[in-house]
Amino acid sequence: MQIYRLVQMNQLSTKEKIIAKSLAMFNEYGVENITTRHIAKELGISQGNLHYHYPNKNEILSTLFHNFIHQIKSAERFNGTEFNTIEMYESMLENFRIMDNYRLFFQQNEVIWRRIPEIKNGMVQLFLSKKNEILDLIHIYKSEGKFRQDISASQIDFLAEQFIFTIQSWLMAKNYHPQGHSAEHYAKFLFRSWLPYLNNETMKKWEEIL
Amino acid sequence: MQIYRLVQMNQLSTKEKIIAKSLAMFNEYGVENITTRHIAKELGISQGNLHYHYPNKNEILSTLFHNFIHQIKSAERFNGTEFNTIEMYESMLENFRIMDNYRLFFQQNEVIWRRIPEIKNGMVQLFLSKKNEILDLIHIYKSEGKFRQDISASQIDFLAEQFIFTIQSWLMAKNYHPQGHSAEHYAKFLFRSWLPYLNNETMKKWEEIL
DNA sequence: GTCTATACAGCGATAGAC
DNA sequence: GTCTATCGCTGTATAGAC
Repeated sequence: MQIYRLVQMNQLSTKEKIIAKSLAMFNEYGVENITTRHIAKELGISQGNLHYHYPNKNEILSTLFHNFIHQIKSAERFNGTEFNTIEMYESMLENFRIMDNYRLFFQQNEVIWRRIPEIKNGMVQLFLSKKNEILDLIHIYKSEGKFRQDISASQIDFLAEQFIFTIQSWLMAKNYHPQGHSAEHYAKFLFRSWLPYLNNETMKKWEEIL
Repeated sequence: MQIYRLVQMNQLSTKEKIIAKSLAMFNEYGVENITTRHIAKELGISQGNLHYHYPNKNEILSTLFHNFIHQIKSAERFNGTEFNTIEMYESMLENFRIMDNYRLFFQQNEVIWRRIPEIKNGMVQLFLSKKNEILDLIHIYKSEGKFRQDISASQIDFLAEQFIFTIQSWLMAKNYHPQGHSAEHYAKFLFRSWLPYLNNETMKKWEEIL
């Protein structure tokens, strides 16, 4: 389990402060509405100073994306061979919390991808590797006999696609439920999509966790 | 089945041309990047003329949203009592094609909602009514014994949530597959999510359509 | 590292002539 | 209905002093 250090804003360097404040403001008010003037003003520094650290707005966005990918990679738990139900759920939840922190990359992806096409490539890449992870996992569960026998192979492939679909889209769907739905809600949601594919015994066991 | 008339651009009034061109350009280049200047230039009219018809950019967006809602409402087919499998699939597909035409409201919703909060309310409202529709449909299928008996009631409710989730999010997920995936693909995708909840006989029948 | 000052382009929107 | 011209504002980015 990774430990996140809680750091006070005034302990950060100016460069780090810019990143932290940018993330918060982009998430809340939108990348297209937040200018380098806004960020500088909010931090009580000059715009010139901000541009000394980051020559332009895209450089800030690229740094944020780099940080996001780094955190996601650091949170990988599945070693390719074994993954019990609880571990799987907790790993999913951890990933969802990181995604929530960097939700601009999911809720504002069109805006960001148009500004920086490389970020789109990075996202596509990320989900390709996630899809392989999930296919491995399905393969393990299959060989352990946890799936129903009357489900066709193509339908099991569909399950993998649906899994990735949900991970990519939950922060978008969350927008339609302003208050109600947290990362926990969608982690359980993702989990639930597996249930009807499992055999009766496994399904009962999984349902307990929810 | 609704008939869409194919109309040449030069048969439209200036006011209609503005709407058609705006839709195309917003979809392709993003609402935040397309200005009234761009639209006017592309149409070969002056910016002043454009502002005569639509006093500001938001007025164009509101009109587009109004048109979208009108088309969706006109395409409603489910009468609340009967809906066979083929009808259901074709109705889904028709809805998906309309959504694809107006994809800005799904792929750029954060940008648009921040500009015009009423559009968010309209979207939330739309999906609330769609959710009720789907719950009615599930109720019918349930009473006809088409669902598996060993699936819990809460899991059936989950199916309804997942259904709405997919409708809201497929155009977002589509972004990750630039070439491959069409409205047809996601209509089938949506359809497939029902399969493991159905009893064996019904599942086989549904699977034929895919 | 941090500041002030400024250049320059592009935005939304309006006025007024035809 | 359509045009040209223009205002005021805000955006990114840079130069140069401390």
